[in-house]
Amino acid sequence: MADVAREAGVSAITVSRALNAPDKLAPATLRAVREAIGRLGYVPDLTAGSLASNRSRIVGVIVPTIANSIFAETVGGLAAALASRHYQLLLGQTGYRVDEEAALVAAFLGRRVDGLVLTGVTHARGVRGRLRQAGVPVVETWDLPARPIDMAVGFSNLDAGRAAARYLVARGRRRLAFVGGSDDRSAKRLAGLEDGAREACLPDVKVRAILTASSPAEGAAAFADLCAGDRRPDAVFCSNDTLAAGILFECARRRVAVPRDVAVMGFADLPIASAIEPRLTSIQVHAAEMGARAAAMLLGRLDGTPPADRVADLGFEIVERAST
Amino acid sequence: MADVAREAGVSAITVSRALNAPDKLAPATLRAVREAIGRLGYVPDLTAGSLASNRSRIVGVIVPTIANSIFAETVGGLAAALASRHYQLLLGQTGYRVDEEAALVAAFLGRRVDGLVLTGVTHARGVRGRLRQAGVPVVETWDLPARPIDMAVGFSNLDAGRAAARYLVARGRRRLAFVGGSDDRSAKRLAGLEDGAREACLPDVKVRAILTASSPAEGAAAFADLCAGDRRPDAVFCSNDTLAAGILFECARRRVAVPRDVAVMGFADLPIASAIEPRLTSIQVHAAEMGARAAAMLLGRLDGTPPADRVADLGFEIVERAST
DNA sequence: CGAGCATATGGTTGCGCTAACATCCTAGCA
DNA sequence: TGCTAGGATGTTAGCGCAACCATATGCTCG
Repeated sequence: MADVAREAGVSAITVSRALNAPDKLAPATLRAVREAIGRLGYVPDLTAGSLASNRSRIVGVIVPTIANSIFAETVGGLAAALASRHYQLLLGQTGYRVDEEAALVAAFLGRRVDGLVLTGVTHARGVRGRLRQAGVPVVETWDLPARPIDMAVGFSNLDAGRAAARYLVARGRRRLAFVGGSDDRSAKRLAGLEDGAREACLPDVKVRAILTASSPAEGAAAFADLCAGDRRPDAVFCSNDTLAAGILFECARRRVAVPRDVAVMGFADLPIASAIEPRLTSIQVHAAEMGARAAAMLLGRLDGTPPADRVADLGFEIVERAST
Repeated sequence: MADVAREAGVSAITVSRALNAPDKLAPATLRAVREAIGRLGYVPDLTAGSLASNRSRIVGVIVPTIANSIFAETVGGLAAALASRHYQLLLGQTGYRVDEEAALVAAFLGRRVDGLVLTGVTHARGVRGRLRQAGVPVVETWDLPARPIDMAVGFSNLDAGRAAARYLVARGRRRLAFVGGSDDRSAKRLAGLEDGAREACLPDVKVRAILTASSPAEGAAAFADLCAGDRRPDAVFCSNDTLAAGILFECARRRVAVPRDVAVMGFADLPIASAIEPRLTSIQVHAAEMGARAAAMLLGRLDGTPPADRVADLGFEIVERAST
């Protein structure tokens, strides 16, 4: 920066201003500095800038795994919204382990991130406190916390499960089954489903938990497993569309008619839901918008214009198609 | 850090060593420092550390879009491999625009990243030079560069397209079509396909370009479009499985028999390929491993043990299933 | 015509940490 | 006992930038 200043015949702080507050400089000065920057190929050190200004222009995001399309969409929306304001995104994966989340939070706080986006509302002990104490803006996503750490944007997984149950019950289904992961949010959807079944005085919901990453093959296997029992369920709710697709494929192979013999309902409304045969009823949750809203909330706070509501419920919509 | 030092009755540099080189301290000192850190809830400032040590422990990765599963897998593999060594990952999306890539490269260099992972081998003017000059380890992925900027891990998109053509020709197909994006890597796969068609003296490959993000709906529309002409193709090669899935769905709706009337071949071997009905022949490219290898190459360089080969060809495999 | 103000630019200092060198201390040995 | 080697710890000096306050210059208006 000193070299650029010398080259342009100004002081270092003027170079700094040319980069951070160009409208505070006389047009001629600005031009001279920019030319000097171009001639010397100067790349400002944002690390040093962060240290001096105490603002990093970095936002951290922590997801269970980026390889899952639904989180990738949220991260994509977040990254796009932040990029337009010259913020950068630091990405961490927990692999669905809460202690990993705690470690990532500590590391990100060490990086002095200006904001943090978390997936889910259940965190390791001490994480809440450390985040509060650090005073960093935080947005929790993909669920609605009873008591947010700071801000949140998402939907109620419990309500989504309950809505699925009511929807299926209203269409005459009596033997409900659930196929999904065992993570916190899937568990809430299951709890909602069971709740809805109880409301209608139905027998217990049959559950098949997927331990590893969701794939159509896992869904197919889970369905085969469900059929092995005495009475096949007449409706299956899946914690994501990838699993549901696997179930539809398995139904086709077994010549089980969908929706006549069994109704299949997915979650997240991925592109595949509207394209598969039969088209899949699913629950749309606005994944990309969740990221965009999280970014907007953080940026609002950083700009000093805090959002009106600390918690944004984006809701969900049952998208009815041929599979139910 | 000064507070911790005082609390533990040592000097600041000893605290620094407790964090960065614990084996250089006497066990008792180390314990005292760690206890002080715990009592005070001290979170070291990695920004200041980066500035002082000139190593950021941050790696940047730039992909067209994280919402596309195939890149998400690579990023996932990369993030996992880096996390185990306490490196963090900075994520940037170009939206398939080379000038965006140049802007992200500049921003990441400003962050003083210790390494950079790029998607593809075609970059905006000046990017090569700036990266070389910065001396940052760089890994290009998802293709094989004739002249790598630094290191590369991937496969030949041209060869993959050619292999698809040869495979289809060997099975008696004569009227080849291509459905895919217009980005650099898709274009190379198409070029390979055309090359293979030329080898076999076939008529021109029919091409349907997808402009926006790939989805089954786009694939279905493209196939409908291909059928509108005088002679329907008897084989379609897609630049990814999501598009191919859409084509299979559209075939089912139109009662076009697969593979009898038309062979469909995908790319990337996503989970859906092995689950859809009929199961989809695809080209497996080891997306997650690409990320892991990129991480290994970078870490090797940063540890001073440069990899034997600067370019790793992970190859690809045609996974034959029912759709061809 | 000069007080008063806005705009443009500069000098000094410190952000929190680590590299490099300096010093101290203890064990081991002749 | 004196000496040395090497491990443990401390001191000093920045890393590259922006906040803060000071200063200079032009310009308005009574």
